[in-house]
Amino acid sequence: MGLVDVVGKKWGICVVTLIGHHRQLRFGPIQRSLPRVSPATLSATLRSLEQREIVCKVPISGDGRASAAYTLTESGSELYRSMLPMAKWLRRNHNLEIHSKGRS
Amino acid sequence: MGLVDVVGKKWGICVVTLIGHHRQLRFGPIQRSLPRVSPATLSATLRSLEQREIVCKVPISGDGRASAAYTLTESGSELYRSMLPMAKWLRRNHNLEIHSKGRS
DNA sequence: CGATTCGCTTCAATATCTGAAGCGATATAA
DNA sequence: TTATATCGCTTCAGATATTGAAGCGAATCG
Repeated sequence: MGLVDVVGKKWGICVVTLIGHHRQLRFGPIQRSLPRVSPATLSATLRSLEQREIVCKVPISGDGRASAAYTLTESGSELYRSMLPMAKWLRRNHNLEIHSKGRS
Repeated sequence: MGLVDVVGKKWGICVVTLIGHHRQLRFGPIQRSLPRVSPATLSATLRSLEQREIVCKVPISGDGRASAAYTLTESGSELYRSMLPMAKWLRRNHNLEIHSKGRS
């Protein structure tokens, strides 16, 4: 196990910072915010983050089709806060948004 | 271009934190510290970080076979410092070392 | 001299990711 | 009621990224 397993997955950090920023997000909105992620990969990323207890599902009221949303656990929130300086630096120095609509 | 292009590459963050920690490293030592990176990928990662002016080569005295070492640019050092909180959290909460000798 | 070490590059096998299609369940419209 | 749209996914084939062994030219070591 290594840094790589958390940090070396293509979308892990993006998903954590995105959920952290919004406090709570459903599958669809995450997918739309990260336009180049495939649903399969997003699903796998979320499952992996749930296993690490960084993200968890919360039941949601209202639309019955969307039964749950994703939010950060206590632990995940700490991770999110620890990522903020890096996220900020990346945004400032490389015009990098969490939403990466363009291509590399 | 997006967060993903810097953060979504398998070894980018590991390489930056590793060089940052040692101030200066040659290709071989980096490779040996990250045992599961292939020389091809390490080479590509370093080139990409050079293009972004996060890493640069410095000439080295002594062994003539190894003409240069890699170090962080001014900008790269800022990035490194901004990554420290996250790196620290990951180490504390997931027993994650920069050197990931084991497997996931 | 020959053997070893250095920083890579090449290449085939494998792992990972994409994007379109589709599914069961619910919702919304006619 | 029926038809259609939307929700969170899953499946799968094709594209892309990574691995690991092999090898190369140059320099060092013995």
